[in-house]
Amino acid sequence: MQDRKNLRDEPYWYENREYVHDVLDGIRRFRRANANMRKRMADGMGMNKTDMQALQVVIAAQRAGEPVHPRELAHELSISTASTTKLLDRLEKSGHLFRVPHPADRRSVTVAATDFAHREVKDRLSSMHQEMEDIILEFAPEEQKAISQFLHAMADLFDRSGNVEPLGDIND
Amino acid sequence: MQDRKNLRDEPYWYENREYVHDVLDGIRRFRRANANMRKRMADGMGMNKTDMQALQVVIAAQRAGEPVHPRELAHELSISTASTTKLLDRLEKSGHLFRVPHPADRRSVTVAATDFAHREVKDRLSSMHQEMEDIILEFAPEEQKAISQFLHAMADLFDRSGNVEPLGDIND
DNA sequence: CCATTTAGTTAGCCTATCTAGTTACTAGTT
DNA sequence: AACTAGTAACTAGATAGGCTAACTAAATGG
Repeated sequence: MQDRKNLRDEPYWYENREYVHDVLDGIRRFRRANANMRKRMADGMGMNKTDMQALQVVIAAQRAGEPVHPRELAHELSISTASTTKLLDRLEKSGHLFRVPHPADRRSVTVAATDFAHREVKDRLSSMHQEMEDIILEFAPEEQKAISQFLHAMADLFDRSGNVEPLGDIND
Repeated sequence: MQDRKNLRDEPYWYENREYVHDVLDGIRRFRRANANMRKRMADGMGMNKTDMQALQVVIAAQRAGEPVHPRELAHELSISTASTTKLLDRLEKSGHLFRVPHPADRRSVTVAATDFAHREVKDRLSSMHQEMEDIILEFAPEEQKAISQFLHAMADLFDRSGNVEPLGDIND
């Protein structure tokens, strides 16, 4: 967003509402299609959304060469460590993950994905990732830049929104 | 995406990977920030995400002057009609919604939001909606157009993705 | 006017979460 | 060496929100 501020004073935003509705509608569709897709994908793998997300996190970390601990997973997924224990039990039983005792600290455990899990996630996600890239590459570089800035600006907005303290109950 | 196809043959996509990573990262952040924001917002209203989504659907429909029936709500939220009955019980008890018997068809019910619910949603969402528009308007019209096309293209992709039939279990 | 369809609810079950408390270990301090 | 505090993960038990199947009541239409 380096050069965005300059645009604020430009004549754009006088009667520039032509695409505002289209963009807002795109956001709605994106959110919804994304949620539905994740649900279908989890169903197809015989697991719930949280478990699938956990699997993706573990696999991503493993590809990056980073060890993952249950505690981090809990934080990443916004669930308690107790729930994470159960989640790991499920994914261990289904053959997707396994626990590796930490060599030095014997309280600690690292979590790793099985070959089976790597293969399954790859089979299911790689074509979609490819198509995502294809879509991005259909846009001109300046357009890609704008899209990236937009997505990050929205993420920033969401990060600081939704924090209103609870209002009174109807019975107040 | 009317004029996108023409761009496919342009020189863009030879070594145009400069922003691809930024966009992919933006998508990740957007998804995540959105989910977290919705969770915080639901918590702040003392309800779960489904209930909040239901409330938003009812309010949006009401603003558009459209009546909402439990059956439609069930479809919109991808839950069963039985679960919808429970959801309506919860939101009726909390004073957000109420059931109105359909005058003609006595099997049927329409769902309406209370003034309290309208106020609460407005208080919590209107400033974010305004900020979303502000962000959109910081982009030039052609950029807005590209952003809209991108969002819709991604939504289309998600709509047709994640449908792989279940793979074999690890024990096959 | 009877058979079918439709809207919504009820009953009972299942699963993923939570909180609270436990176990095992590490680390820091005297 | 012996406390003390802190941390990682797990266990137990409760709860919430979803599901399917069965039910009630009303509308439809052949």
